[in-house]
Amino acid sequence: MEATGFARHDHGACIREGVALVDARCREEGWQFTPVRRRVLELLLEGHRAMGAYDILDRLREEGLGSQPPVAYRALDFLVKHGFAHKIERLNSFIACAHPGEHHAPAFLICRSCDTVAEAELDMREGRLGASAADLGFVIERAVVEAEGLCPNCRDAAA
Amino acid sequence: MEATGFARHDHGACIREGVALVDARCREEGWQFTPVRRRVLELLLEGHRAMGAYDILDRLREEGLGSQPPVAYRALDFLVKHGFAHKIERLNSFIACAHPGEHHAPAFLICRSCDTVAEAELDMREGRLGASAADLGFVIERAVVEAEGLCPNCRDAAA
DNA sequence: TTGAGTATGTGATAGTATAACGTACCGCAT
DNA sequence: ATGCGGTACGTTATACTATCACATACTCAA
Ligand SMILES: [Zn+2]
Ligand SMILES: [Zn+2]
Ligand SMILES: [Zn+2]
Ligand SMILES: [Zn+2]
Repeated sequence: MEATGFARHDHGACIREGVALVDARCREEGWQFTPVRRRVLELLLEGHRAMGAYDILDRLREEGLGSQPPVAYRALDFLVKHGFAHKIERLNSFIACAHPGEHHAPAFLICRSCDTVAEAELDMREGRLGASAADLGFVIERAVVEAEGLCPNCRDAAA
Repeated sequence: MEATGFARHDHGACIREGVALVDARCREEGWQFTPVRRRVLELLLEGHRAMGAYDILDRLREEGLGSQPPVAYRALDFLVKHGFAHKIERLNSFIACAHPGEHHAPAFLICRSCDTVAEAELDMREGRLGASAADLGFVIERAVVEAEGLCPNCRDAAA
């Protein structure tokens, strides 16, 4: 798995590549990657952490890109709908996807100390949840999987 | 795993036993199982589905047990804190625990058609999430696991 | 009885999300 | 060029979720 969230890396490239990838994918699919949507994605990519809709809205407002909640929520809905961002239910907030465009079932590791969020890949057929669902005849279509704890950096710092 | 949520069962007993179990546990531990707390637990036990805090508050208000949000939230906090109820983050709502008192890591299966919620047991060490966390050195302390899909009853009804 | 700790009552407010309606723009068929 | 449908944005208002702050009341034990 990619450790992008916790490991040291070239974060400038991280942002540029993220935006470029989404830009390309929107072009392919004929989706409009508008200034508001682009800017919201950039804001989400700024840190590997989740941002609330109103944090984003504040930034948009400062930059003259829209000042009312629906502006932020619509851009976020667009990004989430097409798999360019995810909502972290536990935090009522949003984060840029680490593998934009690819069809995937994301899971998240949320550090309670530094708020960094890492995205992991999920396989819903495996593990006890998949077994329970299979036993019961429950058909899983989507899953929210959000683990909270201490990231390696914060754990080392504590020790 | 218990299929309590989806399978036919004696639901009257389900409620009585749930309340009795919590009552006993509170006695043991010296926690106050007050009328509001008892009533909120009963309301949660009424259906194997999640209820919003304001749904609960409406019922409490009708019954003269409190009419302001903090009354409901405080009772819910008590129940959640002691493991007698769980919050379903995806739905911003609450559900009675299926194994009250026992220390456990719950996972949920939420039917998108009938809104029934079943509680499953989780083992955080297993599966790809546990593997990812282990690889990264991330220490999982708690996890929100909420699968959405179709329960066996609704799937059969659809077919 | 008195006091510390806990639980409730109540009004106000913070934080999250959507409804509803109008306007602007774009690509396209007439 | 004109009109049209589709999509995105602007704006107001409102709904839904959750907490703060402070007063009051209860419980239990010293
Ligand atoms: Zn993703
Ligand atoms: Zn950390
Ligand atoms: Zn039952
Ligand atoms: Zn169902």
